[in-house]
Amino acid sequence: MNTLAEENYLKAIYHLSLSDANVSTNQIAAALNTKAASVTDMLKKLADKELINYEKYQGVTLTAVGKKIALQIIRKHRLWEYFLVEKLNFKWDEVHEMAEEMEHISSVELIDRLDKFMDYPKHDPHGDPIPDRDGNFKKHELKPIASLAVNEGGIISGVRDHSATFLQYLEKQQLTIGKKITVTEIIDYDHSMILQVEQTTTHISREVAKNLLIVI
Amino acid sequence: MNTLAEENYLKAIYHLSLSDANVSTNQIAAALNTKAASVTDMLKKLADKELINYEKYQGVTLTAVGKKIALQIIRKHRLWEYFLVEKLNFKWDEVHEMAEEMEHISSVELIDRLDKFMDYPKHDPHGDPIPDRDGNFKKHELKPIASLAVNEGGIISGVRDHSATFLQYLEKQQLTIGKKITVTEIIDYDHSMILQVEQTTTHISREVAKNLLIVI
DNA sequence: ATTTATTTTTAGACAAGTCTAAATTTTTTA
DNA sequence: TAAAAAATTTAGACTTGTCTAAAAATAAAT
Ligand SMILES: [Mn+2]
Ligand SMILES: [Mn+2]
Ligand SMILES: [Mn+2]
Ligand SMILES: [Mn+2]
Repeated sequence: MNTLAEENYLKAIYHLSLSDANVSTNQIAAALNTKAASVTDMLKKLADKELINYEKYQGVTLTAVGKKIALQIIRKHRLWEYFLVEKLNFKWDEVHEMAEEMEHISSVELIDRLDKFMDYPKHDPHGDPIPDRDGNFKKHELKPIASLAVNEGGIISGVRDHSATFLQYLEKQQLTIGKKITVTEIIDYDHSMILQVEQTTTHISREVAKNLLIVI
Repeated sequence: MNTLAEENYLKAIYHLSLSDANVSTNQIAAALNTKAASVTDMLKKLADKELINYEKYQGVTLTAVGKKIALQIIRKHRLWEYFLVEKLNFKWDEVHEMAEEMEHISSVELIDRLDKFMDYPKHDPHGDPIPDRDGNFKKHELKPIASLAVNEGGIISGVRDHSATFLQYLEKQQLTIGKKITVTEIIDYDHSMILQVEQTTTHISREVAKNLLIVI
């Protein structure tokens, strides 16, 4: 089918195309920790396979086929993350690297049975939606806590930064998926926020508020 | 650490060295579906890394380090096979190819937790022993049914041929791991055997009898 | 509208792993 | 024990994916 490298490129292009319709060579290089020249080579290969639309110097978009493949990889990544957390009791900041390997296990039957085994979870441990076998998922409307006014609130449902340090910080502050929060005060000076998180009160920086997502 | 190709070579050498102390280039080539010239190249690499003892034209043996790595891969292979059968309800003839991919997932912590999750199984779906995290396992004495005389018997505990066709045949004949069998008759002409398998009677060829293993 | 800076592509090289064909070594057979 | 056969290694080539350095194209700034 597709090589491991090809899969990683498709996935990176998919993620990047959520913010920018046309994904640039340098963006891909940064995402994959590689060099622009290497990316150009691979883009030619993916274009030959008709997995991306590529015109020199113009950046790329995924074709329908390319997008489908990317979503299958993301499905596998998120289902394995869910497995690692829910069945093997890993913490949400520990699973990403393992899932980066496991997402390349090829069997579709395997991933469908894993999905069933876990009773068809809809979101991974970080709140990201898990596509079904056809690549469909509903993206609920998430907004950063930073966009809230005083007395507004919602349920923590996702993160914009998946780094282990951020996730560990959130864990320590009890700011985990599913928790109900309300903004009780916004500090004028630095736009930091004081939150009511169930019984307790927490003070978070604007940086954190921008990367923590809720559904209202 | 080691590449996927290196891991496959070490595993192949380990399996082959169970029958022959010194493993030959051609044996490895056959086991890995590759060419002798490719094997020679890889043997040099593995020897440089001190994972095998290699002298030109003389075949190879694993070093202690090489053997340890091979056993870790085998541990992973068999634990994943057990998972696929016991948790995801695959049949014993369906899991080998998937496990060939999964055995290369690198995390040791992952495999130890998987082991715990399944309550430390001692044997994989084909009756093969699962090494513990240190590579230890006890090899119980298995003998082929072909070596039995009339009225002798035992518990089916392993297979010598892991092919899907053989496993499917055994499944159909109810000749699965754990079943108690007794030889009721041996046909002089072709050495085929008539077995009592719990309530039923089955007639198996010498070919089959040689590849089906019991513990007495 | 040029010049300058940035981005992207090309050119040429390299490592890993594989292959075929030819050379060499070992083993078998006569 | 010398010739033939089989096994193994070497030589040279190819693919995938990567890199650096240089050239070309695009975007930004004067
Ligand atoms: Mn992840
Ligand atoms: Mn995730
Ligand atoms: Mn197997
Ligand atoms: Mn097995």
